Amino acid sequence: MLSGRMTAKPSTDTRQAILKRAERYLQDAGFASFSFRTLAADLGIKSASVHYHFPSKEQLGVALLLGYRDAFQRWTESRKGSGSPKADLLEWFKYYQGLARAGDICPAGAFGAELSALPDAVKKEVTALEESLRSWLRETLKAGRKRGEIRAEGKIEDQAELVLATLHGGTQVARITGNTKAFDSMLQQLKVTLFG
Amino acid sequence: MLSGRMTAKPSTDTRQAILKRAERYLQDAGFASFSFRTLAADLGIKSASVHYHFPSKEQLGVALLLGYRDAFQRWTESRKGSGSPKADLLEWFKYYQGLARAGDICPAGAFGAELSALPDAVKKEVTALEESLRSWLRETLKAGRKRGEIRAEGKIEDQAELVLATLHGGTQVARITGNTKAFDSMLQQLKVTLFG
DNA sequence: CTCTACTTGCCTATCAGTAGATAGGTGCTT
DNA sequence: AAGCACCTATCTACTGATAGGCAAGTAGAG
Repeated sequence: MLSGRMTAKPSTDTRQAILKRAERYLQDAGFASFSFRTLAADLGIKSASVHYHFPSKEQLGVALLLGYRDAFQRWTESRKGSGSPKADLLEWFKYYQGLARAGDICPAGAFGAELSALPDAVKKEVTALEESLRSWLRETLKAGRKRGEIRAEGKIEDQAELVLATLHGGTQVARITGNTKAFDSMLQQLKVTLFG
Repeated sequence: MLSGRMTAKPSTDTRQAILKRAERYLQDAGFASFSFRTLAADLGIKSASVHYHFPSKEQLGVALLLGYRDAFQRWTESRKGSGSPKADLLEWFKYYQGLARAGDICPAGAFGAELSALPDAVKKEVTALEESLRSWLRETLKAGRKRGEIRAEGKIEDQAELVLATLHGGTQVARITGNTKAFDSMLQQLKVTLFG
């Protein structure tokens, strides 16, 4: 045996490393772009070990999505009582801006593009993630309008759909263009339409 | 031999059928979702025959994209001198609306999501397609502003990026949601921000 | 006779997934 | 303290399916 890899470990290390690696592939080239072997090779382990942590790719996909949903939920909790829906939105936009700058696309969009090819459980989780984004957005837009921070043009739901679509699409378009400015440009205009 | 498939044919029939079929897969589940065998089986031929028309998947991808670009160019030509940029935009939006209704995503978005996994020539064509959409959009928005049909809020380029991102993202979000109304809702709001 | 369109039959690589072995750690029982 | 049972995390070695692609052959049409 060449490596000293089997020394004591806090158990979740490898699992987390797998998720992190899978996430990178997902947002870079899609769910179909990586395999158990790819992940294993990157981490210096064998594909069977990846299967140990995630019996199937479906379960890996679900785990990824639960992670995203959990992170988002923890973030919204942390923003509760911030007082300013506009500030919350601006902060949220920064997440997508970070993706665009890194040349990544948003997770939901990555899964969304190959939706019909996804295992059922993954498909369901994608929908759930999207739904939680949407519901937060609606609430936040509503609160923002009430406080006069956000333009009250059109229905709340319509406005939420526009923002959702724009951010999703924005990361993708910017990457195709190969120009980070494209996202900033789009975001600038989104702010104009939301905040005046 | 069971089938009478090798009767006289205008040569481009099969090629067109392959493209059409590939297009469906692409917009349904992505470029990685279909194989030469898949296409062949669907058309009742052998995978080697698909290779006859498209030596490599890269070339197939390029052919798909050239088709889209060509169709778009022919469409813009047909709209030249329509007199109303707003009407042109509304007509263009209908294309995306059709996609959304069919549960498909836009071609550029489909390729865009797996950009890093695409062969170089395909990647280049995706960029070219996007660029031609963008340049038409900018011109049209500019003309629309001049005629007072379109709100002059923010820079032209920013407005173009917003529209591009929104339509791209819109088809994807709507499909994840599984609700055609989501796209219509988004489109409604887009019209409000563009036309007032 | 040659060109087009398609075939058969194959190759090598990779996919997701499984079985069985093993090394090391934890903890219970005598 | 020693032995034993069990658990975790990894390994090797495999399966059947499928991927993209290629070489050589063939049927029909001009």
